[in-house]
Amino acid sequence: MEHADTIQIAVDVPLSGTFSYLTQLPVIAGQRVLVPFGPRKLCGVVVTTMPPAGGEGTDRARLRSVEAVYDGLPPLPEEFLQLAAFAAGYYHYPLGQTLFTALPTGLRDARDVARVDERPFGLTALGLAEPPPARQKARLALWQALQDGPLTQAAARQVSAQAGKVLADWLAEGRIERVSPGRPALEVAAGPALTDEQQAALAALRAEAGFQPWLLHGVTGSGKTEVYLRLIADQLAQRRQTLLLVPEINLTPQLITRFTSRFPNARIVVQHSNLAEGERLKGWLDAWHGDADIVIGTRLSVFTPLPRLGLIVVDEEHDGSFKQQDGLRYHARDLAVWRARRNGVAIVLGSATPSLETVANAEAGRYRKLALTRRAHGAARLPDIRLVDTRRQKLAEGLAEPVVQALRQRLARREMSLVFINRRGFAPVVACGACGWTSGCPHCSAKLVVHLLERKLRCHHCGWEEAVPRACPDCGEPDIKPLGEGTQRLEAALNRHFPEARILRIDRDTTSRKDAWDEVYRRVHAGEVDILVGTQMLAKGHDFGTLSLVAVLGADGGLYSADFRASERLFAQLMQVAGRAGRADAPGEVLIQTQWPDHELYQALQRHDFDGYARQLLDERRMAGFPPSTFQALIRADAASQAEATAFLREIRAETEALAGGVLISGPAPALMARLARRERAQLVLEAGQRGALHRLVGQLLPALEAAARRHGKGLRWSVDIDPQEM
DNA sequence: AGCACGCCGACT
DNA sequence: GTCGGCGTGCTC
Repeated sequence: MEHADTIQIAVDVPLSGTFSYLTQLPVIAGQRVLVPFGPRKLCGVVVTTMPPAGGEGTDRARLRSVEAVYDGLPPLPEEFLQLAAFAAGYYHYPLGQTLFTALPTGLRDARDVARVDERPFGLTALGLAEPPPARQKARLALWQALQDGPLTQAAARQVSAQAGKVLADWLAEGRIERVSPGRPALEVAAGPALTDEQQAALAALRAEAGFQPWLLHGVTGSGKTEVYLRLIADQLAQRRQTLLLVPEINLTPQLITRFTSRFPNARIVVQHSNLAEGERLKGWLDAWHGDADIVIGTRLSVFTPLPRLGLIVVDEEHDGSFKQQDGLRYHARDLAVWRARRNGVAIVLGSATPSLETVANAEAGRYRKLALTRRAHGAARLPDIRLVDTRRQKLAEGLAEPVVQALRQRLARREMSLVFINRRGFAPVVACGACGWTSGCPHCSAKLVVHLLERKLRCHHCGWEEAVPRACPDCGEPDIKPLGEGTQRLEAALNRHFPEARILRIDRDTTSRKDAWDEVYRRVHAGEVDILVGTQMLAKGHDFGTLSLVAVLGADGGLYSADFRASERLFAQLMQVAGRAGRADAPGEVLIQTQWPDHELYQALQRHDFDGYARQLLDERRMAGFPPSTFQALIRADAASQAEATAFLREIRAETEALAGGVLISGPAPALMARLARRERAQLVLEAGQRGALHRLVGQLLPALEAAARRHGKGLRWSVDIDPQEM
């Protein structure tokens, strides 16, 4: 027998490294193949056709052979493999699982996939010369239709129901062929006139060729999207592709419409996880084959292959949804920066409230900063921000008198207001006045939230529901009360204050239905709403037209939180929600109810001083040794008991003592949410001034983690989180 | 993660 | 006597 080659293949199993196989068939790196794996047959990806580095790992006699090569598609591009390899290394996640996370689900199974050829059919010289006989009516009709010009499969089916069969026959006989339509010149619809700042930003961006990350720091309404559109138009003119990453919540039909109306004949692919498998795969393949000009998608689309990539834009780069919170815990923004560097292209990170990581990168000169400090539309001014001191106010159902008055004034002027409270439900907890009992979740270390309309107590972390008790379960006291405010209670209170007002509540409970947002937009833009009540969903980039008043309740919770990122998030959220006020020509007003009106966060907010507060937070982080001045990795463990999770992490910690050069280790300690869905969670925090030392340590710990997990059995689960966003 | 092998309990 | 419980060990 001929000498077979040894190649390296990655499969979707939680084992680090690749597997050696023999192959009699010719294979190329990037090809999907069918391989035997234990008793199963799996889809694998050929990582390299070179023998394993460092000599023989497994002896040749024990190797098995590749059973099939899926050649319906070309091999995955080298850049895709490199990006996956980088992500696997950086996030310390098995290469096989990383690759299969990056692939669309349609390419994960053990089956061949071919790209559907959608090019239209045209008559060849032979086809044109020989018309079908007149008695074959369907064939004749098709032939006549084809004489007028090429037809797509779908168009041909309109002519005759038997078109599929006939076209296949004719294609085989050489009577018709696929024709590639010439691409019309790309059309770009006119955009609004640019502000001086937009022009300056564009000029700077256009002057720089090659890899360069840019922070586009633009206040709400300053027209960041217009800058993206102009840059994308440049790319279209050069036939280069653009990758636009957006937060989950921003990927709306409105956004897509904005792009399709600006670029009417550009091919735009949308990628998000709610897409049907076939649709997602089709877009992915179109992008990969260079047939898409623009890919707009959520974090997972950072992996979409783009052979003519010319530009990457990450909109709302501070948004938490770019970080995956399970499995491969990647940050799409950070991978996007890597991709831009790998391809030598520009990447624009846009935000009104950039993350401190990005601010620090800009300060260090690694990123270049562009600022849009003024709103794009006419006289629109930044809103006035007033702090309502709730220590000096009597609250009526959570509302301070100045807030009620301000709302009344807007109602009289028929202007729309928004009341923001970062808590859904009726009240965050039920408590017994007699014995101090509170409604805790039986499965989590969280309180059950009252949902009065459904008469339920609900856990917002695990989904547990139970009936609202009539009396205290501990002492029998009938006088138990909902404590604190939620969106439902606020809505009820506003209804009592303003019976004539049309109030619309927006939270996860009211917008979970698929078309709910369309209805919200319709009502808001038809002027059918006086007061919007809602959660942080309202702080994201939705356009609600003219809001003259934004009132914020219950913000103080983020001031003194155990999570060191809480104040950064609160500040960003308040800036974003304040940005909703006065978007059109009316100046807006923002009222914030607080017990701490002197707190620097609110003071900076009042001055619209993002840079100043960011600098202060960065100083604090530096003093405390927190990111971004240090780098963190988190080793999490969860088990049936806190004792077991902690014991596991103690074993891991013991392993580090000999290894930890320059890495600070703290814990094991219970996670901030110590109990979640009946699992007790603990964590070990690793912190280092240099990325290298941290990554070396985590890499060395992986075998120890696997060994310790084996000792502890199935009841214990662990994970590594590099650059964790939440503790 | 699967999947098989393996060694102990209540059933047609 | 077997069907099946899930512990544990392996996958090129």
